[in-house]
Amino acid sequence: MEQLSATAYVILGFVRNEPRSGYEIKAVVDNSTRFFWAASYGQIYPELKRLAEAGLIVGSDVPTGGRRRTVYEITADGEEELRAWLRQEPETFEMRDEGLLKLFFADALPREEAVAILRSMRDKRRAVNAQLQALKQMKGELDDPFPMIVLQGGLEFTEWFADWCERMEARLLDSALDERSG
Amino acid sequence: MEQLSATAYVILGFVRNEPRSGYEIKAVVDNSTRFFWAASYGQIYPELKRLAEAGLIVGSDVPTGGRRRTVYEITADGEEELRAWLRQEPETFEMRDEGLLKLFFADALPREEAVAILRSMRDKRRAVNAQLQALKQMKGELDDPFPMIVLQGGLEFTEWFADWCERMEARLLDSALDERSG
DNA sequence: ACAGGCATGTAAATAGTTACATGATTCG
DNA sequence: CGAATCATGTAACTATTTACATGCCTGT
Repeated sequence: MEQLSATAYVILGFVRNEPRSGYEIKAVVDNSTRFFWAASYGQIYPELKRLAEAGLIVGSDVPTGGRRRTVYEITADGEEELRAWLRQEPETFEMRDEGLLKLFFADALPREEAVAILRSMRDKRRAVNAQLQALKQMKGELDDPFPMIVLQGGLEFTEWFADWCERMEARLLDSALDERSG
Repeated sequence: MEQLSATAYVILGFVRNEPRSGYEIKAVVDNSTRFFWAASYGQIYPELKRLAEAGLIVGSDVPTGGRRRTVYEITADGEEELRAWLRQEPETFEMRDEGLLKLFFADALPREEAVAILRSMRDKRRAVNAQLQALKQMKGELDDPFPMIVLQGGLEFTEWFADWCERMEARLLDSALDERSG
């Protein structure tokens, strides 16, 4: 069998403790891992089929009323596969930040407009921080501590980033002052 | 004209002050924006053609010896386009961190192996931090302060992240202790 | 002579998003 | 009844990476 995609492991991870439908997987991804690993229906549904064919999950029809619905559970092989993946060194780390890119080239703009980039970045990070706070309220105490550790990391990261934006904004405004007076 | 890709703006940004070849653009991207915005030859060369056709850059043949070479300069239209883009709110912010994803699902592993994920993440962040330090040494004082601000941000971010990994590692080890004694 | 870097480019594969189609159910 | 939500799925598109092909130049 060829290598599984990272999305495959997201699915394995989420069906490990409770059986879930594709729709439910999408919903839970959108409220948790999406901040560092997103997944769309276009990835989830085909991947569910592949994983079922490979015997790593099994689906069963559990309609809600007359609405057809397939929920998937992990198999012993699937658990094995998930653990084997977890034991490998993480490889992918990517960040694509249009704000940082604009800031990088901000010399092409007058200073006040460069500062506006930082302000916009700060506002965005604070908004995400608020989303994460809301998520945190929703979750009760779980016996699995890891999702909360990661969420906490997201909160700290967004705070750090927003603060950094403010500090850099102050620094730019200071140096603008220097230019005028020095 | 259809919307330009973000890669197009990376190119516009880098040819703004000095004329550069596709090869040089790739090199400078790899030593700067790659940490938050990467670009490959497969994107750069076709994009250079498109930008030249659109009149946002102009290429001229400047061979080094018998080695053919085309360097591109920005046009007035190109500068205008770049500035217009810089003035728009940054949209894309994406992070794909396989380490965080693994940590999120780490309950499937014995605690010592979960801790290993954090250690591996920390080591990776420290390694990137060292790369950025090296980059910082290489650059002298520029009159454009923004690349250095962004680089400095990268240094702080990798430090913060590495520290967070250590703190979370300590926390996991503590709670393992609690379970035994409590 | 040969390795490594300079230089341009393309083909194929992979990844991922968006938009759409379909249809049932629930709630106001 | 109509809107929202549950539910599954696909097609088309866009983005991006990887690998390869070509060939010149420089230094050892």
